[in-house]
Amino acid sequence: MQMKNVFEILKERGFIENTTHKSELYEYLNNNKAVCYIGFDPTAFSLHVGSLVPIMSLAHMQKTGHKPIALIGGGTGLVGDPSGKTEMRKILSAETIGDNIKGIKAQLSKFIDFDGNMAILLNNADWLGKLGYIEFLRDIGKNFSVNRMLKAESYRQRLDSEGGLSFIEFNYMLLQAYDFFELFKKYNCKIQMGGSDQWGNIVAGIDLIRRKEGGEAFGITFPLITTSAGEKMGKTAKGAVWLDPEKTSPYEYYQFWVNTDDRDVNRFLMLFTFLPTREIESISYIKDSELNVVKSILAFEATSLVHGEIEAIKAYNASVNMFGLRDLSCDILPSSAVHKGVLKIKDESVPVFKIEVDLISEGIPVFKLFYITGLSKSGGEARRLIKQGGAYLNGQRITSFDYIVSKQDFIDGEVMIKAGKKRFCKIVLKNS
RNA sequence: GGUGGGGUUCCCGAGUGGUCAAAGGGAACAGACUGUAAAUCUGUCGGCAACGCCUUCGGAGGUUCAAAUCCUCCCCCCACCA
Repeated sequence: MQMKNVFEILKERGFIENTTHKSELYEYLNNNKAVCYIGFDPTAFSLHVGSLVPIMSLAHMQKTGHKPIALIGGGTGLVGDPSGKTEMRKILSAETIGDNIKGIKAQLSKFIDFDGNMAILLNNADWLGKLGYIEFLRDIGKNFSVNRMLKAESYRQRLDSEGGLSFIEFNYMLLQAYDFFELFKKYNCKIQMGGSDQWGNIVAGIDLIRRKEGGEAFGITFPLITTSAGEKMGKTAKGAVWLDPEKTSPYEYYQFWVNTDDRDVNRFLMLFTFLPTREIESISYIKDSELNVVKSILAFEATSLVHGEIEAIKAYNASVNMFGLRDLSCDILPSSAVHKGVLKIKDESVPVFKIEVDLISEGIPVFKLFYITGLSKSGGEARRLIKQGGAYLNGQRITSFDYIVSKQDFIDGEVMIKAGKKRFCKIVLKNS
């Protein structure tokens, strides 16, 4: 295994914020096939962009010959992690969590190969559910000092806040520590990774392993990825950017990445694609409007990882169609499949809305059209849009909101409407 | 359990009988400028086929010509005390 140490890869790609026992960890990764784990909260059916850093780091681990464990918090999800939260979470029902686990599993499988013995997917409900309260307190609880727990950053924030910290949440640290301990015993898992808000929980696990087993274990935390605009990664005004195509279509997903802030492009290429470090470094000279090409490759790669290459190509083509083609020089990030694949598929993933023929024969005011296609949330919003000059019909700016759209406006059975510069929708006639 | 303070439109937060669809800020949306970037400036920002009508201020009742504002009961949150 004369591969580059995964620690170096993660480090140079910007995945590492902090680690415990840095040199021992490095050595360990050099000389062993390590087992490492990250926990995922089953709070939603789909993961979102915010979970990509942990997912990618597990994928890097696997690529370098280590064995990742993705631990889904089916048990801890019943409790709720207070770390990094300003308010108490809603407590989820067991069925919801069960459904969510299925969805998350499918998404993780796109990044990590769970076949064979290359990686493991576990649910901590399998062991947490069996714990007896008294036993747990005696075996595990006695190893924790409340004094120390109260000093943990994740609790302190909540203790100072108005909402306070409930007892159920206070226990979260013990459960996560116990997870690590369990995985250490069963799978010889010695590394836990997680967001920087997980530091306290990870260290608690390492301590527990040392106290109970005299074992050595390590922790790695990721930096909190924020955009240069200072916002949390993956949160847009419309909500989170999901990995599930039903919640965030591949086209929207692609657009999310294309709209990356200039200052974030290189950092994101490192974190969210597998393109070689050297190639990414070699394009750092690209600036200003030239960066748009790089952004489209970033978007293509990121979309391709989650939705597959075909969907990525469709999204790419749809974007080219809307915003124009850019010169894709093969010198830029040559490893990207975008250089090979784009021309093969003509299909586009433009949002399409099918409209009843009757509605059109009768004629329909344009502003209604914006409303029923979802480009505007209400009729009023559509009117405003038109009044402000942000609405287009077949490329022409619409000047009056009660213009009646009829068959004459359809060219080859379709009409393109556009709201602002970026949102658009193709309307086709149903059963025609 | 007691006492006090609160719950306002996406978020924060003014408003304590009519002039309130409700100040201000943030977010968002549109326009200008641009590069599908950032910053900036301008406008918009409950719903409705719309100079009018309808629905909102924790919930349910009530007083009044008139209620986010006053009264009663209830729910939830916070602080201090127990």
